[in-house]
Amino acid sequence: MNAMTTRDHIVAAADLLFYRQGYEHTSFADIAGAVQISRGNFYYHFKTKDEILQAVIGARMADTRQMLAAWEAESENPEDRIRSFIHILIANRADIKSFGCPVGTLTTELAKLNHASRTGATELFSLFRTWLRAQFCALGLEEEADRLAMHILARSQGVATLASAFDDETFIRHEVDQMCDWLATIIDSAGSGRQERN
Amino acid sequence: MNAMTTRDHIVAAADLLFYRQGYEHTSFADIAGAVQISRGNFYYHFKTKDEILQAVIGARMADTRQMLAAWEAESENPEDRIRSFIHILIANRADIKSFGCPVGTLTTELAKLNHASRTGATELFSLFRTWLRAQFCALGLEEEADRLAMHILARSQGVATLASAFDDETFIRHEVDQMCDWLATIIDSAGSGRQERN
DNA sequence: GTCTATACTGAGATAGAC
DNA sequence: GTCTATCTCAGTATAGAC
Repeated sequence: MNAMTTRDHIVAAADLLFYRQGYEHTSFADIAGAVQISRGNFYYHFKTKDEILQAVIGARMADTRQMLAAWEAESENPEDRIRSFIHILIANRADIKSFGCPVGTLTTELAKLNHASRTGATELFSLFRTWLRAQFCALGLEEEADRLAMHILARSQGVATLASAFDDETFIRHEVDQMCDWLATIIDSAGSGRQERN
Repeated sequence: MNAMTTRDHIVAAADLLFYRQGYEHTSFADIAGAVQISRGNFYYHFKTKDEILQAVIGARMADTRQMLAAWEAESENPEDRIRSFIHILIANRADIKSFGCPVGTLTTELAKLNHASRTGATELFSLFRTWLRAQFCALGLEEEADRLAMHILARSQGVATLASAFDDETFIRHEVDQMCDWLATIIDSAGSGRQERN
């Protein structure tokens, strides 16, 4: 039943380790050890560490697209869909507390390394940004859709960073509630003459 | 006029490099090169990389305390003081665009490395948290002061992360304006019967 | 497609001369 | 206090046997 190739296993293991330990801190030996293959075999599949990173980013892009599609399938209502986004903070709270946001931490690390795949990681953010923007547009907020998308992305990032720093799960729940309240207020004001609010 | 010791120079150089390149990605040779001393001399001052990190964190703690004290000296008004905090995003926008928030990125990196100085870096956050909390208390918001402090910290972090990812300075300015608006609303509702808002 | 063996590099760290 | 020389080790990468 397990149709995963060795290559897929390597990418999955690298994905997890890059998230938990960081890209630079993860060695070939770490990944090879996790997949239970020799380092030599490893090099058959990926010539350099950069190649693995690209594959990991590609896999995350695919996963993200799938997740966004699932949220769209779950509800026709843009507000519900945006709430789905906000609630990944809750769904992934254990990992977020320990390792932060997978997208944000990777982007930050690659920026400091000045790594070639830096832009690839930013694309992951763009995926969410574009999707959120589309939801706000569907709510009739075309003018400010991109700003609102960025706002909600930024707040999620901040929550992940601080929840991780202070190892605080209650904080996540509280901020998620506030973000949902904020969303309701935005939608409310959109219906009644669009008075700006936060 | 330059009373800085070699040790001070090392700490200053390491501080900058850790911020720009990350802790792990910065080698002894990088720091020694920046200070223009040999690696051997380097080891006279610091035996291990961890020692340098501790010194850097110590220096940042001192700098932060000084900055907070300066903000307190500038104004008696808690709202002004909190606005001073919010506006570091503007003052440091160039660096933030390129390298993110010094506190947030260091904390995140050390968390992934599972580094012993992880808690030291979190202390930097605590410095701001405690100070912000005190300002909200001074506004008569004792009940929710800590939550508000965390909220504002989180939003600053998120803004720094996304501004860096998308290299977007306009976004910083916009979010700063919104945070100041939010602050005014909070203070407003505190005066008039404390109706919760965001 | 998978493994062993091995080369190369750079980083962390030490000893000891000046 | 500062330097040169040197060691050790981990990480990246290659060649080639099976």
